[in-house]
Amino acid sequence: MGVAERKEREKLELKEKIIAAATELFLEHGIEKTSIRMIADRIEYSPATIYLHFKDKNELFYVIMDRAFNLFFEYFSRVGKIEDPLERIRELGRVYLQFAMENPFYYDLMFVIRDPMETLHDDDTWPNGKRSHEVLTTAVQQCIDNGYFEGHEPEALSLAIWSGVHGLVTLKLRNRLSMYPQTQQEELLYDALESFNKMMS
Amino acid sequence: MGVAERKEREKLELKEKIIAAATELFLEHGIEKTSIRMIADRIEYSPATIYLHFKDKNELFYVIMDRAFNLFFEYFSRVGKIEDPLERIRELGRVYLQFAMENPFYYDLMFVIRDPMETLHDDDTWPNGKRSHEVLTTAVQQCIDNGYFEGHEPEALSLAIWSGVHGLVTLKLRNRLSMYPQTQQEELLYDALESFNKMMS
DNA sequence: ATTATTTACTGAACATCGTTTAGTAAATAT
DNA sequence: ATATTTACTAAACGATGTTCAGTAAATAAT
Repeated sequence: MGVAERKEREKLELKEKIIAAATELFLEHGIEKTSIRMIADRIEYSPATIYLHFKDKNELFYVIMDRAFNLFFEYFSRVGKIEDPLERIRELGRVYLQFAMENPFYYDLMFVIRDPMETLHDDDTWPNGKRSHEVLTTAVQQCIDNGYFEGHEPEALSLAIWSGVHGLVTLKLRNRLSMYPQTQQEELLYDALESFNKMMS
Repeated sequence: MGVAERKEREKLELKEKIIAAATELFLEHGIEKTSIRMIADRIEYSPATIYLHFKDKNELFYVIMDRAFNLFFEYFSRVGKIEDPLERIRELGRVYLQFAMENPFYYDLMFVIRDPMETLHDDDTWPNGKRSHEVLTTAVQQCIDNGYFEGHEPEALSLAIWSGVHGLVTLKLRNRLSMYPQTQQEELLYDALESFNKMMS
């Protein structure tokens, strides 16, 4: 009989509705201002229903983080085909910055906000974080194989490069660039990135 | 008559007690878990009293941020006397990282957390942020004057350097390095910084 | 010395939050 | 027709930041 199957399907559909509503609200207002009650209101269920599908708020937002990484990797895929690994690294940086500027709330969720990370146990590795990082370490290793970056440890160097763009993004997102006029901040980020790119030579 | 003066003094003393208690709790638990009621409890006043001295929670934590910058500049002062501007920049990075590792909650408040920044109006510049940044831009400008960093814009380059260390710190503080074992993360940060320093040559 | 005013402070409330639990009504199975 | 499982919710709990009416004490004015 198909009853069990239909029920299973309906359950998944509701779960998807919750995720969709949460994502919408999250993209409109950011995580801090998105409450369980708001999500419940939007799908016209009671708040308690959400807890039948997710252990807590962190778990729900961890799922949204996972989906955000899909979009993130789409951005990255535009770059993967660049042959020269050094040029690939530079372009990765530009695309990374572009993703962050176009999807600031996603970026916040993926790389800044504390809460969803608490879903992971202390020694769990964070799969999407690892995967993103590996795109970079691969390129760095190829550079080293080609004779670039002599005397650099690949892991330390990869982290340094990642941190460079991540730092730019978070200073902007968390409003720490008020010594520059609003209108010039984003352009300055790209200039800083090019300065950074120029240093890698 | 000294009555007004004494009252003024007592008012300031209470304000200091609030700041002290808030700072203690903040350093113990971080900002998210420090509530107005906890602060009031610790100084044995009612929560409403705190609002006689501070407009809201953001204003109180903005004051603590200001004080944290004093400690920050003490760290920096150990470095100011280095003659060679390039070596000074490298050492600034090390000290910056050290400050962040030794005072993670202060760092969070100063450079990551959104709330206290909302005390500033939209086009206000953030005095301590500006001052810190200028320590770096000065050194960068001196490098350029000495013929280093040819073809770099000083402001863009300064921001790139700042972002490099800031990125390292925030990836660590916000738990985005779980692809590396806890025990090795801090060492890796220093390795990445040295990789970064090596690139500036 | 008595009265008026200012000051310092608080209790209680408001609206919100994440989360849990007891209970209900409907769908399904027997 | 009855029993059981499922899907869902109302209401509550203990928090949160913040506001406001009211009180009691200190000070000033008469």
